[in-house]
Amino acid sequence: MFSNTAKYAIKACLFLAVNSSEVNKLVIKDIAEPINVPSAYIAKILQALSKKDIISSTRGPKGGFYLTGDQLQTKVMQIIEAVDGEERLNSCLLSLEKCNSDNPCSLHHLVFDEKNKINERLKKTTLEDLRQHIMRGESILPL
Amino acid sequence: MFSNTAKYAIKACLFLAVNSSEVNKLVIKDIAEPINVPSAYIAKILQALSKKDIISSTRGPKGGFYLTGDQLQTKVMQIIEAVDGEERLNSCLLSLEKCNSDNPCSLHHLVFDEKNKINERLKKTTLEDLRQHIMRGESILPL
DNA sequence: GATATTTTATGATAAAAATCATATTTAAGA
DNA sequence: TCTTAAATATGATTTTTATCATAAAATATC
Ligand code: FES
Ligand code: FES
Repeated sequence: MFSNTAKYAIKACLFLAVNSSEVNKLVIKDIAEPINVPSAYIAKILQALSKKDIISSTRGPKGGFYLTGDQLQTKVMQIIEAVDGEERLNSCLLSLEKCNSDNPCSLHHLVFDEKNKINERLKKTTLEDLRQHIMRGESILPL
Repeated sequence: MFSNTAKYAIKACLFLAVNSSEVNKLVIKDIAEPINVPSAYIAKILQALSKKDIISSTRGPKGGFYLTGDQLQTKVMQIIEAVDGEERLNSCLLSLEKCNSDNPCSLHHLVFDEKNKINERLKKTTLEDLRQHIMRGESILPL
């Protein structure tokens, strides 16, 4: 459903949401290890997220990655789009093109409503929402 | 969501469901062109489907691919699994492992019910179902 | 200002997925 | 039985995705 890159990006953001702050920055190694992603790889992903202002970073000693209050309001969908591009989640199940309700493919009716519901949730749910969910012990951050 | 290979496989099976029969076999070129898939590629996919008995084939002159009555009862999910393997649709959204409701990841609650509903439908819906849907003009076979 | 520590920019390599190519086998029909 | 039309087996190539590596730039602290 998502690319590895997208999964890793979400895990990293979530880890930052739970464990970092403006005064508690995290260095690459301290992110890569707990979320179990090769550190050179997550480094590249973090760079991209930082460039798109989804996460914050400062370099040099005492530097690292963190989220601002604003960035806790980032929607999950924005993270996915930042690394995977927009198309992936809207593509039709049978063609490589956009899904189209006016000219539905043969599988369209089997999935459209549910896919839509999922997409709506991904567009609405913020990192802060997920953070609270985790804090309440209702879900985990898998390795 | 699906690999190109899976999309192509479903399109090809559907095309056979609508246009072929034991007495009206179709040759690779007559499948590849209308569904708009490179013929060397679809050939390879058809070979795999044939080996798994999801479609039928005979070689030599007057040969080609077709579906038997039994094969019209193939479930969409079986086609996907035949070419992509079983894991893809059950993998957790955040880890690369199996989705697990006892230890739900942070995105689990956003998608589980819907993903399940979709999977159930893919497991239940047959090529014959889809064929009728197309015949009734309720959906199309995209190129 | 020199040094150490961090991100950033860039690109190389590896693995997987998609695509292309072709020689071999099978079966029909002349 | 020969020729021809088809699938089948096999493998090569290309493209995309995932992963690894490193030199350059920035900043805190001494
Ligand atoms: S048109 Fe194919 S999934 Fe909507
Ligand atoms: S545990 Fe991650 S999607 Fe179910």
